[in-house]
Amino acid sequence: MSEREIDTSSQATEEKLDFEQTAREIAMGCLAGRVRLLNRVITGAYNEALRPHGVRVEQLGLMSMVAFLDQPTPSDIERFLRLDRSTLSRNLRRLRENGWIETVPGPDARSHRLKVTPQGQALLRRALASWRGAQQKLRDELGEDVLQALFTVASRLTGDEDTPRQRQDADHNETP
Amino acid sequence: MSEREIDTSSQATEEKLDFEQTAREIAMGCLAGRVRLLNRVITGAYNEALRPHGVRVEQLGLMSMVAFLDQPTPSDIERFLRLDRSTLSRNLRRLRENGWIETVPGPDARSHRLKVTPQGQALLRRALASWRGAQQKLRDELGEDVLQALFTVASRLTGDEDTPRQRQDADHNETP
DNA sequence: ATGTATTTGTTGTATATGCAATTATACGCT
DNA sequence: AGCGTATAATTGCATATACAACAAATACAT
Repeated sequence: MSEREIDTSSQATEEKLDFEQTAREIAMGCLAGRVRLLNRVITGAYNEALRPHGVRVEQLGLMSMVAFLDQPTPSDIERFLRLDRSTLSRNLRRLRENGWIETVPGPDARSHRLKVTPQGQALLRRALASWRGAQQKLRDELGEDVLQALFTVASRLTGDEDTPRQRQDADHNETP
Repeated sequence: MSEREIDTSSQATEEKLDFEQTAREIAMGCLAGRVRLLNRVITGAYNEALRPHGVRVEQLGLMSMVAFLDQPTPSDIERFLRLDRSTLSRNLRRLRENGWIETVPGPDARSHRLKVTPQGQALLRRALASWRGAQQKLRDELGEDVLQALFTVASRLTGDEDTPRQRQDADHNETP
C-alpha cells in the first residue's frame, strides 16, 4: 500500500464504501438475523426456567404436541411444525429414550403412532408452573399485543393453521 | 382395561382432562415454539436463496457484523448478538477456515480483532442479490409493518442496541 | 506487590436443525 | 402381476447453539 491506491483508486474507494454499506444493510437489516436473535433470547429464557426439571422447552413442546395431536405419526407432526423429518426423528428418539413417549403400531407398516407415557404426563405437570412463569414474564416484558402479533405472523407464514381467510385462487398451479 | 377404570376413577378422568388441557396450552400457546417455528421457516428461506453461493445466512450475517462493527473483538460481537461465547468462537473459526475473515492482534494479549478479508468482501457482494431477493420475498409475504414489528420486538427484548436510525426524538429518554 | 476476582477465549459434551442418501412400504397404472 | 412412483422413517454428515470446565491475561483491592 504505497502511493498508487490513494491516487488512482477512486474506484477502489467507491467499492469500499459500497462494501461497508452492504455490510451494514445485512448486519442491521437481516430479518433472519433478527428472528434468530429473538429465538436465542426467548428460548433461553424458557430453558433457564425449566432447568430444574431436566427438560428443555423444545422437548416439552414436542411432547405436548404429541398429546395435542392425539397419537400422531411423526409425519403428522412434521407437517404441523414444519420440522425436517430427520430432526424430528432424532428428537423423538430422545424423548423415547427418556421414557416420556412411546410408539404403538400405526395405520401403516412403515409408520407408527406416538403417545405420551405416564412419566411424560407427570413431567409435563411438574414443569407446568415453570413454563407458565417464563411465558408470563415474557408477556409482561413484551405486552399481550406483541405476543399476539408473533403468533399471527407465524400462522401467516406457515400457510396458516388458524387464519383461513383470503383464498386467492386455487387454480393457478405453478409448474408441477 | 376392564371395568374398574370407568367406574371408580372420576379422579383419574379429571387428571386426564387436566393433562390434555395442559398439553394444549403448551402445544398451541408456547411463545418459544412459535419463535422457533418462525426461525425455521425464515432462516430456511434465506438459506435456500443463498445455496448457490455456498454460504449460509448465519455466516453471511456474522461476516457482515464483523464489518459493521469495524474490527471488533469476539467479545464485542457476543454482546451485540447475545450469542454464547463458545458458539461464536466456533462460528468464527469456520469463517476463518473459509478465508472470509482474519484476525489481527488486539488491544489485549488475551483477545484479538477481526476483519473481513477481500475474499469475504467479494463473497458478500456476490451473495447480496440473493440475500435481497429472499428479504424482499418475505417483505412481500409479511408486509412492511410486520417486518418493522419484528425488529422492534427484538430491540425491546435485547435492551435494544440499535433501534434503527429512525430516531424520531433523541431527547425522550425513557426513565433511566 | 501480591493475591483474588474478572475478563476473554477455547474445548468437551449435548441438543436442535437441515440436506442427501438409503430402506421399506404403499399406491397406481398398464 | 409387476413396475415405477410416492410416502415414511432412519442414518450420515455438517452447522448452530448453549452450558460447564478450563487456561491465560488483565484488573483491582489492600
